[in-house]
Amino acid sequence: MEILDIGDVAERTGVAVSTLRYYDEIGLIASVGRRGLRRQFGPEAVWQIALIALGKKAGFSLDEIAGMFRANGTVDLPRPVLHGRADEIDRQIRDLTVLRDALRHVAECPAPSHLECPRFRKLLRVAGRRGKA
Amino acid sequence: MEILDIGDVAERTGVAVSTLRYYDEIGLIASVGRRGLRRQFGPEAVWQIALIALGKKAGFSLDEIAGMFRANGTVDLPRPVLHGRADEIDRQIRDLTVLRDALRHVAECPAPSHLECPRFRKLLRVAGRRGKA
DNA sequence: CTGCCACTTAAAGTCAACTTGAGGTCAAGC
DNA sequence: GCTTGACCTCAAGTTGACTTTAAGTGGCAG
Repeated sequence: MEILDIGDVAERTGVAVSTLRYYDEIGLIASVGRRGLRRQFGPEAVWQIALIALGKKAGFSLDEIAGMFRANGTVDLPRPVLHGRADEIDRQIRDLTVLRDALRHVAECPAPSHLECPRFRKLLRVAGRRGKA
Repeated sequence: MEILDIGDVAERTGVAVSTLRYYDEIGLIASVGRRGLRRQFGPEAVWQIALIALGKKAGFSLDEIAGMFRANGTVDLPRPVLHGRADEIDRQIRDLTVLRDALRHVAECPAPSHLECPRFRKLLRVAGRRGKA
Protein backbone atom coordinates (compact mmCIF):
# COMPACT_ATOMS: atom_id res chain seq x y z
CA MET A 1 0.00 0.00 0.00
CA GLU A 2 3.10 2.19 -0.21
CA ILE A 3 3.14 2.70 -3.97
CA LEU A 4 0.03 3.46 -5.94
CA ASP A 5 -0.82 3.02 -9.60
CA ILE A 6 -2.32 6.04 -11.25
CA GLY A 7 -5.65 4.24 -11.22
CA ASP A 8 -5.48 3.77 -7.46
CA VAL A 9 -4.76 7.45 -7.01
CA ALA A 10 -7.67 8.29 -9.28
CA GLU A 11 -9.95 6.09 -7.23
CA ARG A 12 -8.81 7.50 -3.90
CA THR A 13 -9.02 11.14 -4.96
CA GLY A 14 -11.98 11.02 -7.30
CA VAL A 15 -9.85 12.73 -9.95
CA ALA A 16 -9.86 11.24 -13.46
CA VAL A 17 -6.81 9.35 -14.68
CA SER A 18 -6.56 11.66 -17.67
CA THR A 19 -6.50 14.64 -15.32
CA LEU A 20 -3.73 13.10 -13.25
CA ARG A 21 -1.71 12.51 -16.38
CA TYR A 22 -2.33 16.13 -17.32
CA TYR A 23 -1.22 17.33 -13.88
CA ASP A 24 1.90 15.20 -14.22
CA GLU A 25 2.55 16.65 -17.66
CA ILE A 26 2.39 20.23 -16.46
CA GLY A 27 4.49 19.42 -13.41
CA LEU A 28 1.80 19.95 -10.82
CA ILE A 29 2.35 16.49 -9.38
CA ALA A 30 5.26 14.11 -9.82
CA SER A 31 5.23 10.34 -10.12
CA VAL A 32 7.85 8.52 -8.06
CA GLY A 33 8.66 6.21 -10.96
CA ARG A 34 7.28 3.78 -13.48
CA ARG A 35 6.34 0.13 -13.51
CA GLY A 36 6.84 -0.58 -17.18
CA LEU A 37 5.07 2.38 -18.71
CA ARG A 38 2.77 2.92 -15.75
CA ARG A 39 3.18 5.91 -13.54
CA GLN A 40 3.53 5.11 -9.86
CA PHE A 41 2.78 7.53 -7.08
CA GLY A 42 3.62 7.67 -3.41
CA PRO A 43 0.78 7.91 -0.90
CA GLU A 44 1.47 11.62 -0.36
CA ALA A 45 0.14 12.22 -3.87
CA VAL A 46 -3.33 11.73 -2.44
CA TRP A 47 -2.87 14.68 -0.08
CA GLN A 48 -1.31 16.82 -2.76
CA ILE A 49 -4.23 16.22 -5.07
CA ALA A 50 -6.70 16.97 -2.30
CA LEU A 51 -4.95 20.31 -1.84
CA ILE A 52 -5.05 20.97 -5.56
CA ALA A 53 -8.78 20.24 -5.61
CA LEU A 54 -9.21 22.60 -2.67
CA GLY A 55 -7.33 25.36 -4.41
CA LYS A 56 -9.29 24.87 -7.60
CA LYS A 57 -12.58 25.00 -5.77
CA ALA A 58 -11.31 28.21 -4.23
CA GLY A 59 -11.04 29.67 -7.71
CA PHE A 60 -7.27 29.52 -8.13
CA SER A 61 -5.77 28.56 -11.47
CA LEU A 62 -3.48 25.56 -11.69
CA ASP A 63 -0.63 27.99 -12.21
CA GLU A 64 -1.46 29.80 -9.02
CA ILE A 65 -1.77 26.52 -7.16
CA ALA A 66 1.56 25.43 -8.58
CA GLY A 67 2.91 28.65 -7.12
CA MET A 68 1.71 27.68 -3.65
CA PHE A 69 2.75 24.06 -3.43
CA ARG A 70 5.54 22.22 -5.18
CA ALA A 71 5.04 19.00 -7.09
CA ASN A 72 6.70 17.00 -4.33
CA GLY A 73 4.23 18.37 -1.80
CA THR A 74 6.67 20.58 0.02
CA VAL A 75 6.66 24.33 0.02
CA ASP A 76 9.69 26.57 -0.10
CA LEU A 77 8.26 29.93 -0.96
CA PRO A 78 9.21 33.01 1.02
CA ARG A 79 6.91 33.69 3.93
CA PRO A 80 5.62 37.03 2.69
CA VAL A 81 4.40 35.37 -0.51
CA LEU A 82 2.56 32.74 1.47
CA HIS A 83 1.02 35.33 3.75
CA GLY A 84 0.04 37.32 0.68
CA ARG A 85 -1.77 34.29 -0.69
CA ALA A 86 -3.47 33.76 2.63
CA ASP A 87 -4.59 37.38 2.68
CA GLU A 88 -5.97 36.97 -0.82
CA ILE A 89 -7.98 34.01 0.35
CA ASP A 90 -9.19 36.05 3.30
CA ARG A 91 -10.51 38.69 0.93
CA GLN A 92 -12.23 35.98 -1.01
CA ILE A 93 -13.83 34.65 2.14
CA ARG A 94 -15.20 38.11 2.86
CA ASP A 95 -16.56 38.35 -0.70
CA LEU A 96 -18.23 34.98 -0.34
CA THR A 97 -19.75 36.07 2.93
CA VAL A 98 -21.33 39.05 1.19
CA LEU A 99 -22.69 36.82 -1.54
CA ARG A 100 -24.05 34.33 0.94
CA ASP A 101 -25.70 37.03 3.00
CA ALA A 102 -27.21 38.56 -0.13
CA LEU A 103 -28.65 35.19 -1.07
CA ARG A 104 -29.99 34.45 2.40
CA HIS A 105 -31.46 37.89 2.60
CA VAL A 106 -33.18 37.50 -0.73
CA ALA A 107 -34.64 34.22 0.48
CA GLU A 108 -36.21 35.90 3.49
CA CYS A 109 -36.85 39.56 2.72
CA PRO A 110 -40.50 40.31 2.01
CA ALA A 111 -39.80 43.59 0.13
CA PRO A 112 -41.51 43.65 -3.28
CA SER A 113 -38.26 44.37 -5.12
CA HIS A 114 -34.98 43.65 -3.42
CA LEU A 115 -33.45 46.70 -5.01
CA GLU A 116 -35.79 48.71 -2.78
CA CYS A 117 -34.78 46.99 0.42
CA PRO A 118 -32.21 49.01 2.37
CA ARG A 119 -30.56 45.92 3.76
CA PHE A 120 -30.07 44.48 0.29
CA ARG A 121 -28.80 47.78 -1.06
CA LYS A 122 -26.23 47.84 1.67
CA LEU A 123 -25.02 44.38 0.70
CA LEU A 124 -24.78 45.49 -2.88
CA ARG A 125 -22.78 48.53 -1.90
CA VAL A 126 -20.23 46.26 -0.29
CA ALA A 127 -20.19 44.15 -3.45
CA GLY A 128 -19.65 47.28 -5.53
CA ARG A 129 -16.74 48.40 -3.40
CA ARG A 130 -15.06 45.03 -3.76
CA GLY A 131 -15.71 44.96 -7.47
CA LYS A 132 -13.98 48.24 -8.09
CA ALA A 133 -10.92 47.34 -6.01
CA MET B 1 -27.66 60.00 -15.16
CA GLU B 2 -30.66 57.68 -15.21
CA ILE B 3 -29.81 55.82 -18.41
CA LEU B 4 -26.32 54.60 -19.17
CA ASP B 5 -24.60 53.76 -22.43
CA ILE B 6 -22.80 50.47 -22.44
CA GLY B 7 -19.53 52.38 -22.30
CA ASP B 8 -20.61 54.17 -19.13
CA VAL B 9 -21.51 50.88 -17.54
CA ALA B 10 -18.15 49.48 -18.57
CA GLU B 11 -16.39 52.42 -17.00
CA ARG B 12 -18.35 52.23 -13.76
CA THR B 13 -17.97 48.50 -13.31
CA GLY B 14 -14.53 47.97 -14.76
CA VAL B 15 -15.98 45.29 -17.02
CA ALA B 16 -15.09 45.40 -20.73
CA VAL B 17 -17.72 46.49 -23.23
CA SER B 18 -17.29 43.25 -25.13
CA THR B 19 -17.94 41.34 -21.93
CA LEU B 20 -21.11 43.30 -21.26
CA ARG B 21 -22.33 42.53 -24.76
CA TYR B 22 -21.52 38.90 -24.11
CA TYR B 23 -23.46 38.94 -20.84
CA ASP B 24 -26.36 40.53 -22.67
CA GLU B 25 -26.16 37.90 -25.38
CA ILE B 26 -26.35 35.01 -22.93
CA GLY B 27 -29.15 36.72 -20.99
CA LEU B 28 -27.18 37.38 -17.83
CA ILE B 29 -27.99 41.08 -17.96
CA ALA B 30 -30.66 42.93 -19.93
CA SER B 31 -30.46 46.31 -21.58
CA VAL B 32 -33.46 48.57 -21.03
CA GLY B 33 -33.49 49.60 -24.70
CA ARG B 34 -31.47 51.07 -27.51
CA ARG B 35 -30.48 54.51 -28.67
CA GLY B 36 -30.05 53.81 -32.34
CA LEU B 37 -28.05 50.63 -32.21
CA ARG B 38 -26.54 51.36 -28.82
CA ARG B 39 -27.55 49.36 -25.83
CA GLN B 40 -28.78 51.39 -22.89
CA PHE B 41 -28.79 50.22 -19.32
CA GLY B 42 -30.52 51.38 -16.19
CA PRO B 43 -28.38 52.26 -13.17
CA GLU B 44 -29.28 48.97 -11.48
CA ALA B 45 -27.13 47.24 -14.11
CA VAL B 46 -24.10 48.46 -12.19
CA TRP B 47 -25.21 46.55 -9.07
CA GLN B 48 -26.11 43.48 -11.06
CA ILE B 49 -22.70 43.40 -12.65
CA ALA B 50 -21.02 43.88 -9.29
CA LEU B 51 -22.91 40.83 -8.06
CA ILE B 52 -21.89 38.86 -11.12
CA ALA B 53 -18.25 39.80 -10.54
CA LEU B 54 -18.64 38.73 -6.92
CA GLY B 55 -20.08 35.37 -7.92
CA LYS B 56 -17.36 34.83 -10.48
CA LYS B 57 -14.64 35.65 -8.03
CA ALA B 58 -16.28 33.15 -5.73
CA GLY B 59 -15.71 30.48 -8.36
CA PHE B 60 -19.25 30.17 -9.68
CA SER B 61 -19.85 29.72 -13.39
CA LEU B 62 -21.96 32.24 -15.27
CA ASP B 63 -24.62 29.57 -15.50
CA GLU B 64 -24.67 29.14 -11.76
CA ILE B 65 -24.78 32.89 -11.25
CA ALA B 66 -27.62 33.12 -13.74
CA GLY B 67 -29.37 30.57 -11.55
CA MET B 68 -29.08 32.85 -8.54
CA PHE B 69 -30.06 36.22 -9.95
CA ARG B 70 -32.26 37.06 -12.89
CA ALA B 71 -31.21 39.35 -15.72
CA ASN B 72 -33.45 42.12 -14.43
CA GLY B 73 -31.73 41.99 -11.06
CA THR B 74 -34.64 40.50 -9.19
CA VAL B 75 -34.80 37.03 -7.80
CA ASP B 76 -37.82 34.79 -7.87
CA LEU B 77 -36.37 31.43 -7.06
CA PRO B 78 -37.93 29.24 -4.38
CA ARG B 79 -36.46 29.83 -0.95
CA PRO B 80 -35.08 26.32 -0.49
CA VAL B 81 -33.03 26.74 -3.66
CA LEU B 82 -31.62 30.03 -2.43
CA HIS B 83 -30.81 28.55 0.96
CA GLY B 84 -29.19 25.63 -0.82
CA ARG B 85 -26.97 28.03 -2.71
CA ALA B 86 -26.12 29.85 0.48
CA ASP B 87 -25.20 26.55 2.14
CA GLU B 88 -22.99 25.74 -0.81
CA ILE B 89 -21.20 29.02 -0.38
CA ASP B 90 -20.84 28.28 3.33
CA ARG B 91 -19.11 25.03 2.50
CA GLN B 92 -16.84 26.89 0.19
CA ILE B 93 -16.01 29.38 2.91
CA ARG B 94 -15.02 26.50 5.16
CA ASP B 95 -12.86 25.03 2.39
CA LEU B 96 -11.15 28.34 1.87
CA THR B 97 -10.54 28.62 5.57
CA VAL B 98 -8.75 25.29 5.49
CA LEU B 99 -6.63 26.40 2.56
CA ARG B 100 -5.81 29.72 4.20
CA ASP B 101 -4.86 28.02 7.45
CA ALA B 102 -2.71 25.51 5.57
CA LEU B 103 -0.91 28.35 3.85
CA ARG B 104 -0.43 30.37 7.02
CA HIS B 105 0.77 27.28 8.82
CA VAL B 106 3.28 26.50 6.12
CA ALA B 107 4.56 30.05 6.37
CA GLU B 108 5.25 29.65 10.09
CA CYS B 109 5.85 26.01 10.89
CA PRO B 110 9.51 25.17 11.45
CA ALA B 111 9.11 21.42 10.76
CA PRO B 112 11.59 20.16 8.14
CA SER B 113 8.85 18.71 5.96
CA HIS B 114 5.28 19.85 6.40
CA LEU B 115 4.03 16.39 5.70
CA GLU B 116 5.64 15.42 9.00
CA CYS B 117 3.98 18.15 11.00
CA PRO B 118 0.90 16.88 12.84
CA ARG B 119 -0.88 20.19 12.53
CA PHE B 120 -0.40 20.24 8.77
CA ARG B 121 -1.48 16.63 8.45
CA LYS B 122 -4.66 17.47 10.26
CA LEU B 123 -5.37 20.29 7.82
CA LEU B 124 -4.78 17.93 4.95
CA ARG B 125 -7.12 15.38 6.45
CA VAL B 126 -9.85 17.98 6.44
CA ALA B 127 -9.01 18.79 2.83
CA GLY B 128 -9.20 15.12 1.97
CA ARG B 129 -12.60 14.73 3.57
CA ARG B 130 -13.95 17.69 1.60
CA GLY B 131 -12.43 16.40 -1.61
CA LYS B 132 -14.21 13.07 -1.39
CA ALA B 133 -17.60 14.59 -0.58
C1' DC C 1 -23.87 68.13 -44.32
C1' DT C 2 -19.80 65.96 -43.10
C1' DG C 3 -16.84 63.54 -40.47
C1' DC C 4 -15.83 61.33 -36.19
C1' DC C 5 -16.09 57.88 -33.01
C1' DA C 6 -18.30 55.07 -29.91
C1' DC C 7 -21.03 51.94 -30.84
C1' DT C 8 -23.09 47.70 -33.77
C1' DT C 9 -23.07 42.54 -35.68
C1' DA C 10 -21.29 38.01 -36.91
C1' DA C 11 -17.75 35.14 -37.01
C1' DA C 12 -13.46 33.69 -35.80
C1' DG C 13 -9.76 33.39 -32.45
C1' DT C 14 -7.82 32.56 -27.69
C1' DC C 15 -6.82 30.43 -23.29
C1' DA C 16 -7.19 27.18 -19.50
C1' DA C 17 -8.23 22.84 -18.25
C1' DC C 18 -9.38 18.98 -19.56
C1' DT C 19 -11.33 14.82 -22.42
C1' DT C 20 -11.34 11.83 -26.30
C1' DG C 21 -9.46 8.95 -29.86
C1' DA C 22 -6.31 6.13 -32.32
C1' DG C 23 -2.96 3.11 -32.04
C1' DG C 24 0.61 0.94 -28.96
C1' DT C 25 2.73 -1.55 -24.58
C1' DC C 26 3.23 -4.72 -20.98
C1' DA C 27 2.44 -7.63 -16.70
C1' DA C 28 -0.60 -11.01 -15.09
C1' DG C 29 -3.86 -14.68 -15.24
C1' DC C 30 -5.54 -18.66 -17.82
C1' DG D 1 2.12 -18.30 -25.10
C1' DC D 2 -1.84 -15.70 -25.63
C1' DT D 3 -5.32 -12.70 -24.28
C1' DT D 4 -6.96 -9.07 -21.43
C1' DG D 5 -7.21 -4.74 -19.52
C1' DA D 6 -5.24 -1.05 -17.46
C1' DC D 7 -2.04 1.64 -18.70
C1' DC D 8 0.84 4.47 -22.35
C1' DT D 9 1.69 8.60 -26.07
C1' DC D 10 0.47 12.14 -29.06
C1' DA D 11 -2.80 14.82 -31.35
C1' DA D 12 -7.03 16.62 -31.77
C1' DG D 13 -11.44 17.98 -29.83
C1' DT D 14 -14.38 20.32 -26.18
C1' DT D 15 -16.17 23.82 -22.99
C1' DG D 16 -16.55 28.23 -20.76
C1' DA D 17 -15.65 32.81 -20.93
C1' DC D 18 -14.28 35.93 -23.33
C1' DT D 19 -11.56 38.98 -27.04
C1' DT D 20 -10.58 40.25 -31.62
C1' DT D 21 -11.50 41.44 -36.23
C1' DA D 22 -13.83 43.15 -40.21
C1' DA D 23 -17.25 45.69 -41.95
C1' DG D 24 -21.01 48.69 -40.93
C1' DT D 25 -24.23 52.39 -38.36
C1' DG D 26 -25.79 56.51 -36.45
C1' DG D 27 -26.01 60.53 -33.20
C1' DC D 28 -23.75 64.76 -32.54
C1' DA D 29 -20.05 68.63 -32.99
C1' DG D 30 -18.51 71.78 -36.12
